[in-house]
Formats: sequence, C-alpha cells, structure tokens
Amino acid sequence: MTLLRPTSQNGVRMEFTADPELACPIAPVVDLVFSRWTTPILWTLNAYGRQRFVELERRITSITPKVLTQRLRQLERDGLVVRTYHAEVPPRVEYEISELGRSLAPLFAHLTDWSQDNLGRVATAREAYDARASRQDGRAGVPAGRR
Amino acid sequence: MTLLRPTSQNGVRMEFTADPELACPIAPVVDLVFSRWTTPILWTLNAYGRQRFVELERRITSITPKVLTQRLRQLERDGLVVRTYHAEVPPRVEYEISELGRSLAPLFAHLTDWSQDNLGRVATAREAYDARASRQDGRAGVPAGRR
DNA sequence: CAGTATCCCAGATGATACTG
DNA sequence: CAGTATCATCTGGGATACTG
Repeated sequence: MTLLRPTSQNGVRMEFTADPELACPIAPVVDLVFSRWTTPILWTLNAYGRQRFVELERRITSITPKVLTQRLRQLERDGLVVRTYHAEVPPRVEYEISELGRSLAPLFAHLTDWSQDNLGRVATAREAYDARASRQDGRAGVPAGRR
Repeated sequence: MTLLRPTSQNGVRMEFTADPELACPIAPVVDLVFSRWTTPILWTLNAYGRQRFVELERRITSITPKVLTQRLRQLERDGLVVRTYHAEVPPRVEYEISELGRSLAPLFAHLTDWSQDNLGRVATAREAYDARASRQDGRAGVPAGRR
C-alpha cells in the first residue's frame, strides 16, 4: 500500500534523503514488521530460537491463539519466519526465524538502544504537555490535551 | 501498554538479549513511532524541515486534515514535534521536528537501508508462498494462503 | 498440541462539510 | 490557513468454544 524507494547504498547515514515524488520510503517495512504482535513475535523468535506454537503462546503474554496464528502465517508468507510441520501424534510444529528475519536483529538492537536512551524523555514531555494543557485550557492555537 | 527494558548501553549489537520476565522491549517505541501516518509525518518533517500544516498536507499524499491533526498532536505531546503558532491573519502554524525527534534519524536511515536490501526478497517469498499454496491446497499442516 | 470457527468491539482511518 | 465536527467504515485484536 505504499512505495518502496532506495535512499542509500550502505553504511548508516545520519540523515536520510527525501524524494519529492515519492512517499515515505520506510512505510513498507513498518507494515511488515511493526504492529502490536508482529514485533513481539519476531523478537521472541530471535531471542529464544526455534520454538513450538505453545512456547510462543506462553512467552508472548496475553496473545490469543487466533492472533498468534494469523501473524505467524503472515510472517511465514513474507519470508521472515520458517514453519516446520512434523506429522506425529500429537502434531509438532516448530517456528524459527529465517535468515531474512534475522537480518532485522541489528535494527531491533538499535531500537532497544533508542528506547533506553529516550523513552524517559518522552514521558517527561508528556507530563509537561498535559500540565500545560490543564493549566491554561482554552488558549488560542493550543487546544486542550486529550488522549 | 507494554514494558520498557534496557538491553544494551551503546554501540549496535548484532544480537539483542532477551529477558524471560519481560515482554518485548521495543514495543513502546513501535507504539510511539510506527503507525500508518506517524512514520510518514516524522519522515517528512525530518526531510523537509519546518513546515506549515498545508505543506505537510500536500506532501503526505492522501492524508486527511483530521488525521494529520490527530497525529501531529500526539507527536507534539510525546515531544517529537514542536508546534509554533503565529497569531496573524490568516493564522500561521509551523511544525518542526524536535531534537528528540531528530534522534530517530539514524534509525530511519537504518530502516531505509534494510528496505533497499531486503524488500525484494520479501516479494519473492510471497510469490513462492502463494504459488505453493495454490498448487497443493488442502495439505496437512499447510493451510491455504490468504491475505 | 496446534490450531479453527464465531461473534464482537474499539480505535484508527476515510469522506464531507463547516468555521474563526 | 488551520483546523473542527460528524458520520460511515474497516481491520486488528479480544473472548470463547470447538476439533483432527
């Protein structure tokens, strides 16, 4: 639903370039990896290695089997996860992150670092915003803070 | 809605560690930065610098004013974007990425690189999956491919 | 065990129209 | 210009129950 557009060849640049003609180049990845459950699933698979359905279910707190199945199928289709079915009794199915999926690891580490360094600042910003919003409420150009 | 958990101090590690006690540590950031419109907005702000509401509206194709306002407010509250209101006639409002927001740039560049290098492989994986699914349809352990 | 089948809901988004 | 107000819609996800 969005466009792909290469911006750089290799190495991590501080500034990413933009193209007036095309939409946000990272929208496709967001779509692929970042959603409520997709991220935790990939994370768990990468962290704990090959696992069975039930193990994932237990580790990813509060996920339901329906959703777990849906996301797992999507990830399999996208080539990020490999599913192995063993026709035994009872059936045994194992999920494993693929080579392609593993290439996301540095990205996840990057995200983790950013979180550690900046999530606190986000919390502070929110408090400040909310305080300001409640103090002076109906000021011009500054609508009350919801959410 | 999810937990924060520091995994590393600095430098980009290939493998991120996991903690059996806690949920996916990057879930909070996902929530903060990666959604359908939040990402394109941050991207555009970072790429084109300070802009007025209308400029953002024009650059982010197909976004509606309502949604643009909502996301912008959220980003402002989270401290990722700075809003400046000029009481003129007609009114002039400018949006700019904050220092905190700018710290996401390397991450975006990282994402862009990953996209360029791997989105093609995802497309290939999908084709293979769909082909396999349609060829042999009701095989055990391999449900038909939807989506 | 590893799912599938249903029903249901909330929040995000889309479409339109209207102001200070 | 920079939104706000409404209403319709849609999809991911939640709750629950049931099989090969």
